[in-house]
Amino acid sequence: MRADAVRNRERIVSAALKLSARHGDGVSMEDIARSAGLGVGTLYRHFPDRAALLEEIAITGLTRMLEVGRAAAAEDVSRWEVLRRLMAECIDGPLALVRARPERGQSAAVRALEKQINALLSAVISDAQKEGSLRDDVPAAQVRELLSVAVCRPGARADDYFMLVLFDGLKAR
Amino acid sequence: MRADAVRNRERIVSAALKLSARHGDGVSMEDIARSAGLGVGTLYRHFPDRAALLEEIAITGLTRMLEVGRAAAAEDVSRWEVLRRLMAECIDGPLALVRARPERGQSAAVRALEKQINALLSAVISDAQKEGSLRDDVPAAQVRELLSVAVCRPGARADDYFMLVLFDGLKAR
Amino acid sequence: MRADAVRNRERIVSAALKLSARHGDGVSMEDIARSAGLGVGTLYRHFPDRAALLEEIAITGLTRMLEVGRAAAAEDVSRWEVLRRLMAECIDGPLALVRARPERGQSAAVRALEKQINALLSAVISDAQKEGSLRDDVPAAQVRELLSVAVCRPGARADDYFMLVLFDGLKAR
Amino acid sequence: MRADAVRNRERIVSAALKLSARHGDGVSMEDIARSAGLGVGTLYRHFPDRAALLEEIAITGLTRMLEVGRAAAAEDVSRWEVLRRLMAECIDGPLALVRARPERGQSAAVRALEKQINALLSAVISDAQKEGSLRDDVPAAQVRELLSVAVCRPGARADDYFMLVLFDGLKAR
DNA sequence: GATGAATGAGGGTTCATTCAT
DNA sequence: GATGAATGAACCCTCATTCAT
Repeated sequence: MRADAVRNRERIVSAALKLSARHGDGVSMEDIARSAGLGVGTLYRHFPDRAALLEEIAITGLTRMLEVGRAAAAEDVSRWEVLRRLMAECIDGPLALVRARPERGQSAAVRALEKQINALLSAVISDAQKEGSLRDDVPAAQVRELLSVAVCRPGARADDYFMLVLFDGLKAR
Repeated sequence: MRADAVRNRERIVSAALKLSARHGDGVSMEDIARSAGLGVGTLYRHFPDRAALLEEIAITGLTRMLEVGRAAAAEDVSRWEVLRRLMAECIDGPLALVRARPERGQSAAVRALEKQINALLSAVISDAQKEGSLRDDVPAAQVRELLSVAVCRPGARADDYFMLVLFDGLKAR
Repeated sequence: MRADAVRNRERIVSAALKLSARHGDGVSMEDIARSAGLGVGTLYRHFPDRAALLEEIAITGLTRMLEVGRAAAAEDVSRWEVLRRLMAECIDGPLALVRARPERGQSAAVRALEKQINALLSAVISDAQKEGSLRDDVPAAQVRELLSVAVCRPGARADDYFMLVLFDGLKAR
Repeated sequence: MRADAVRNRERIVSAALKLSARHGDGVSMEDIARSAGLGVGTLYRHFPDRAALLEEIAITGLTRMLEVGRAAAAEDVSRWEVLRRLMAECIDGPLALVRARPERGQSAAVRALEKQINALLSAVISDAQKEGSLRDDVPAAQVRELLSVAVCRPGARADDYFMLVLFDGLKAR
C-alpha cells in the first residue's frame, strides 16, 4: 500500500471518529471527506460503504480495548484492582472512540470482539467475587452491564464521582 | 380550540411518542401522520416543523417529571426516601418518554423545565446530605448528574441492579 | 385520485417515453422530471423507482399491442391478411412506444403480456400456414422472431421496403 | 512504438471487445483495464477517453468488414453470390464485434469507413440488379438498409431463417 | 512508462416542508 | 380546516478522468 494511501486512510478514520463523536452517527460521507481534506471518492476507495467505515471505527476502538483489558488482567494484583484499572484505562483510552455508538445490527467482526471482551470481563468479575472483594449478590452479567453504562456515559472520566460512587456500591460488605 | 383540533393534536403527539420510542428519532413526518390517521398537512398545522414536534414530546415528558418530583418532595418522609421514590417514579413513568433523547440545541421552554427539575433535585439532594443519609463528599451537582445517567440509560428500571448498587454507593458511611 | 395528479402522471409517462425513445434507456430521472415540468420527488411519488417507471412504459405499449392484435385476429379475413394488418397497426401504433427496449430481467407483468402476445401471434402464424398462404418450411417460432425484428428496427414503417421484401419472402410458393 | 506498448494496446482492445460484447456498452474503464491485466492509467495512455476506445472497437470491426467485402467483390462469381457471401462472412466475422453498437455522433474516421462500405455495397447491389438476379423494384439504398438490419440484429447468423426469408424476398421474379 | 489513488460531477433516492385542491 | 401531491436540497454511491508515486 502506498504511503499516501495509508496516510489518507488514517485521516479518514480520524475525521470520522471526530465527527461522529461530535455530531452522532448521522454524519454524512461528504462531511467526513471534507473534514479529512479529501474527496468522497477517496472514502469509497477505502471503505466500500458507510457501514464499513462506521464498523472500522468500532473495530479500532474495541480491539484496542481488548488489548488494554488483557494487559490489565495479566498483572499480578487483586482482581478488584484489575477491575479498577481496566475500567480506568478503557475510559481514558480506546473507549473515548466508541462511546455511545449504537450497537445494533453490527457485523460479525464487531460481535466477535464484543464477545471476547465480555468473556474477559466476566472472568475478572467472577474471580473478584470469589476473592471476596466484589459483592456477590449481583450476578456477574449485571455487573458487566452496569460497568458498561458507567464507562459509556458521555463525558466519562476514570476518576470522576460517578466511578467513585459506583465502585463504593460494588464493594463487598 | 375546537374539540377535534385538540383530539388531533393529541393523536399526533401520541403517535410521535410511540414511533420515536420504537424506531428512534429518525421517524419520518409522513409516518407519524399516517400512524395518527391524519395527513401531513394537519401535522404541520399543529407543529411548525419537526423540531417543534420533538420539543413537544420533551416538554410533555419533562412537565410530567416535574409534577411527579414535586409530589414526591411534598411527602412527609426522609429526604433519602424522597430521592428513591422520585427516581423510581420518574424511571417507570414520564422518563420512559424522553429517555436518551438528544438534548442538543433545545428550546428555551425545555431549558426552563430542566432548570426547574434541577433546582428541585438540588434541594432534595442537599437536604438529604444535611439529614445525614446521603454521603456528602460528593457535590450536589455531581449527584444530580449521576442520577441523571442512572435514570436515562436504555432499559432502565426502578428496581434493577444498577439502582441497587448506585444507592448503596450513595449512602453516607 | 386528484385531477392534477392524474395529469402529472401522464406527463411523466409521456416525457419518459419521448426521452427514452430519443436517448435510450439511460435517461436520468432528473431529465425526465425536467422534461415533464416537475420535480424529481413527483416522479418518485408516482413510481417507486426507475425500474417501475420503465416498466410502466413497457406495459403501456404492450397492452395496447395486445388489444390491436386481438382486434385484428377477430376480423373475418384470411390469416395472411390478419398478419399483415397486425404488423402494420402495431408498427404505426403502440410499437412506436416500446421499440428497441431491452427486454432483460423484466417484471412478471411484462413477461405475462409478452407471453400473451406470443401466443396470439403463434396461433395466427400456424393458421396462416395451414391455410396455405404462409410458407411452412419456416417454424412458427422463427417467423415470430423474424417479424419481431422487422417491427422493432428503428424507423420502421408499415409500408416500407423492408416489409415489402419480408412478406414476399414469407409467401408460400 | 515499443513492442510491449503494442502488446498492451492489443490487450486493451481485446478486453474491451470481450467485455462490451458480454455486458453491453456500460462496462467501466476500471473493469476493462483489470481484464487486460493493466492499470487504468495505462489504458488512458493509449486512448484519451472512453469514446476513443469505443471508436477503436468500431474501427477495428469496420475495417475488417471492408476488407472482407472487397475480397468478396473481387471474386469472379455472380453479383448475387457476392452479396450472399459478403453478408455471410460479415455476420459471422467482423460484425460480431460491432453489432448493435450505437452509431450516434461518431468520429470522422468511422464515418469515412461507413461511407466506403456503403459505396462498395451500393455498387454490388446495383450490379446485381443489372444482372437480373436481384429484384429492381427496390432502390439500392433501401436494399442496403435492409441488409444492414438483417446483419445487425442480435444473435444474427448467416444461415438462419431470417436470412433465408430475406434473400427469397429479394430475388427477382 | 506503468500504476492505482484521488477527484468530483452526476445518478438514484428520501424526506422535511409548502401549497393547490 | 384537512388532505396529500409537489418540491428540491441532501444523502449515498459510481465511475470517467487526472496525477502523484
